[in-house]
Amino acid sequence: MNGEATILHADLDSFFASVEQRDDPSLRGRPVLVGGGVVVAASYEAKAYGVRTPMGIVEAKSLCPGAVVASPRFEAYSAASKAVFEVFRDTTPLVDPISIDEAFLEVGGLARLVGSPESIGARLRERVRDEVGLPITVGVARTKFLAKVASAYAKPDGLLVVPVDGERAFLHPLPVERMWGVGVKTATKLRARGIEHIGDLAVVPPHALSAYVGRAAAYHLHALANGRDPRPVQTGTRRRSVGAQRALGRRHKTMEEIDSALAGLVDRVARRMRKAEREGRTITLRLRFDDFERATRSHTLPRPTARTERLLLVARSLLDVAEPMIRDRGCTLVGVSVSGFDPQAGVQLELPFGEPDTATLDLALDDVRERFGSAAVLRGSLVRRGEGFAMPTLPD
DNA sequence: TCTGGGGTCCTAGGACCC
DNA sequence: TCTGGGGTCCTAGGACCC
Repeated sequence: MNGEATILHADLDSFFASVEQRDDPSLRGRPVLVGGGVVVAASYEAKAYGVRTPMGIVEAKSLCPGAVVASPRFEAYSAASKAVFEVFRDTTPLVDPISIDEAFLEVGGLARLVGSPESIGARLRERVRDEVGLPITVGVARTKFLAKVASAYAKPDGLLVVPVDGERAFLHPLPVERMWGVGVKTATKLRARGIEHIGDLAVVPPHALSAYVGRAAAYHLHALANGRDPRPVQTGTRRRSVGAQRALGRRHKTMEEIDSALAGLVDRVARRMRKAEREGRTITLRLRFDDFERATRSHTLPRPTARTERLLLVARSLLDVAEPMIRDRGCTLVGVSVSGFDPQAGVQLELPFGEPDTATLDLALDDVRERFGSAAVLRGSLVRRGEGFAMPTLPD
């Protein structure tokens, strides 16, 4: 496994709000909120007043009366993202995108040619600032998780290297909420049991943790808290679903209005799938009711498709199934997504009885990767996923 | 103060198969 | 009266992320 701090996590600061400030100089230095009903992004000037996402615009304005509200311009963000990723890929070919505004970069092979990971990170920040006009924060560490935590810690407009011999000192005093994968619900459960810092999490045996956060999360969190994160920086990871959704507002909607919204969403999704040359088997209808509770209904076809008519037929039959619920509880959001793109194959390996050590599991994982040439997920058995996200977790 | 739009992964139960 | 052991696939919901 990688023994040096060669992974960069590069994360644009308040991305949407920064693009608005870049494109309209009158917004620079002022609190900016991007959004419609809710705040999608807030500039650091606005965050200083306690504005968070996703928060209602009205509430955000009451916290920060001087804020300027900008409507989202998704094409501008998409173009800015492309420009930033060009700088990433010009830095190293090993770029692992996470979202529109962040990515991991492996720069381990570049040391002799270009310089240390720290100097590469600093240069990357300069280039994004000069060539795209946006502030970006970079974390540098031995693993993805540590690099990600480092960039979050260094925000905004910062650079932080976590040296290999300083990992525990950096990580363990941080609150559990800083863990990637620990949100409000999990943090509440952990805190109720006296687990407040990442250092506390590191010493709880995973089998004990699994009782309240689930098996996979328990082993995953335990490994991360102890500095173990074997996920490599990977290129070429493909999307596993394509979806679209639309909030319908508070006014009561008729079934006809919901159906026509659904038809528009299916058309959009089908076009995007055809453009990406993907076909899927599972169609999921997503609903949100008047009380903001959610429900999903799905159906899996025998064969994949990207044809609008085929997908719409299934989506409509799911809407028929859900009609009584909608009549009963109202509907404030409708969405559709298509997944089941790639066939999945499985393989079973003989592992030593009992609790396998990580070295054994790493070897097994390498074996599977070698045989399938792709990411693998490790459970009680080893499951190969067509283009999955490598997230080894230890079995019970 | 009412709450966007796009995704990811995990869990649990049931149907079904040999 | 008791009822295997192993597996796959599908559905629905939950939590989380940006």
